[in-house]
Amino acid sequence: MLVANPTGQINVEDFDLAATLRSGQAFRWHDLAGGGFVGVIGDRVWRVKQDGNVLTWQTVPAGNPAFLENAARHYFGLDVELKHVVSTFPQDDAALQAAVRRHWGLRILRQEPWECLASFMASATKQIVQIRQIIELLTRRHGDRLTTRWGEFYSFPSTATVAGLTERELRDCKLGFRAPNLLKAARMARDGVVNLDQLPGKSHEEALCELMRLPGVGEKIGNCVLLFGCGFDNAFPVDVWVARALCRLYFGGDNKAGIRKARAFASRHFGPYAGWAQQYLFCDERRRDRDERIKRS
DNA sequence: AGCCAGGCTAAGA
DNA sequence: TCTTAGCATGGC
Repeated sequence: MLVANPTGQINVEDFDLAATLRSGQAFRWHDLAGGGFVGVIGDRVWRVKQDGNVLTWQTVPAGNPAFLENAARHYFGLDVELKHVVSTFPQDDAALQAAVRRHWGLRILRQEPWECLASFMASATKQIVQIRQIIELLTRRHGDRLTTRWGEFYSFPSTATVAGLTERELRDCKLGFRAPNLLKAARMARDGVVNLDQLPGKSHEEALCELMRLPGVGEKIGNCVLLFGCGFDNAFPVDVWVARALCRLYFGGDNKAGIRKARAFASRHFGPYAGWAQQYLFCDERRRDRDERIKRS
């Protein structure tokens, strides 16, 4: 008979687990009946649930509780004071402030750089449901199996594992024209041609240039990796949603203002936690779109 | 049926 | 320096 894994608890403030995990930063957390979530961080399966100011967690396999609690704090961005982040935002920006209120507790996750890179390489011109499907196939076929009483899960395949696959095997994970790029990027990362672990020590500009040496990685994907996987809180990825929000809010609805202009503006306007501001705008623009659809139907 | 999706790249103005 | 077509594929 299975012995229940030890359960850990963390007191949290200004944190919304569901808003964070559903915000399109990470692609393989699953809802559990009862309000919790299950997903994989590194080589462990985590079950997490928030009740008010308490975050409860369990892992498979089990491990040193202090170490795991630290890992959770790091991953969920709990070592950042959200009120401080928000205090750095432009105070006269009513739209941003409203977005922050509507998604209060949403935090930037600290993911593994490689998983983050591969995930966002897969994201190019894909909808979030499709990205989840690609990642699911990639992990199920090429990751290590982790069996739990919540189901079977898979670790994310390493750079060496992906580098050893064929383009055909990657295409079979529905990667399409992204397959050869991911294969080359995995080989470059494995061989240290681009060292993902050294990115956090570099300047933002230097780290971005380094990532953009990888085929299939431009400014958008590069900044996603820096923000979600390397701790660059100021990295500001501009995708179609954020571009739409910026055009509407700051360029008088001019949808032709262009992504380049939007990037230049954002780097001046939002400050040291621009990436967090980006995530609030991203989520709020998508919420707005959903509301409009419902109203029309 | 047709449009668009958390883009990148090479080519041409 | 800025704009555009093409890239695979699936959801709506």
